[in-house]
Amino acid sequence: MFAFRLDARSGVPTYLQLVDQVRRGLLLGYLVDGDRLPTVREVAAALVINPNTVAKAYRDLERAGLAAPRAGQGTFVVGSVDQVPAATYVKLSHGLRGWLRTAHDAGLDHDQIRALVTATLDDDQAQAGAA
Amino acid sequence: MFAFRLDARSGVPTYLQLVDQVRRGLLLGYLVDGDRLPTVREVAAALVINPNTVAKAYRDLERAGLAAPRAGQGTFVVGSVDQVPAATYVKLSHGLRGWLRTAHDAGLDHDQIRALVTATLDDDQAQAGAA
DNA sequence: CTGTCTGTACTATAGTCCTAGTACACCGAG
DNA sequence: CTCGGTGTACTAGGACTATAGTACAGACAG
Repeated sequence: MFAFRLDARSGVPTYLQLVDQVRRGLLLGYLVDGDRLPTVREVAAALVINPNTVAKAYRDLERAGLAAPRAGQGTFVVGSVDQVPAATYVKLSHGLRGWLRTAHDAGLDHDQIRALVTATLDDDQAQAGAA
Repeated sequence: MFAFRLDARSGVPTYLQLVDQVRRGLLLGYLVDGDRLPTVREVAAALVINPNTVAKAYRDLERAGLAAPRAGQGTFVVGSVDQVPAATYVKLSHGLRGWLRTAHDAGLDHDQIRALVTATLDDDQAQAGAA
């Protein structure tokens, strides 16, 4: 079962965090076409948020063509996104985890690691955009 | 001169993006004690946002003890954060850039890379928290 | 059909974010 | 002192986010 997670510190609206997690699950292959998402009421109960907030996220996903509701049954994934090949994913994930272990061993905490990663990704994207 | 960057798509409030970037600069050594931040009006003009938004960010930084205003002169960094040693930083940054190149070569775009990195970091943090 | 589950729609309220515009206090240079 | 630059304070309004509560339509099992 797909499970959502929230980060209250991030400042990102709750409904957007839900949308992003589904989108991420699709990109990485955690979610595939036909998978059922947890119901609005389940998510609301699990995360202690208002059902309307979950409904808004699901509505956004529907509008984006990533999910389709079936009355009485739930909301289902309609996977039509470029997925990362499993082999590539496993290889890259392994490499990244190795780097992460190195960073931990070097004494960096989660905040410092996130800062370093964010800065590097931003630079990378900025260079690509400027090119 | 320290320069700010905004990502309108992220959903993160503007003033928080500014605060995070200064905090990140401190953690990584881009900013050190005594450095002058761009003035409220400079940032507002460069990013085309309201000066009040920049002022709110600087006020937050002051409250956090990371910056101190000097009337008529500007806002200055008061670096009292655990910094990553330069050698460690360079080594880790180099490793991460190498991984990033591998990911690009594998055909992943920026969104897919971000999704993979975010998922990996979240898992890492969740495991640490559960331990 | 009945009951229960599903997503959806609606109103109303509170809080936050961002903007606009104006005004003030402090500092340094001339 | 005067001037220009700095951060700061204040009011007002619009947009967005999230909440509470209620109600409705569709699908399925009994």
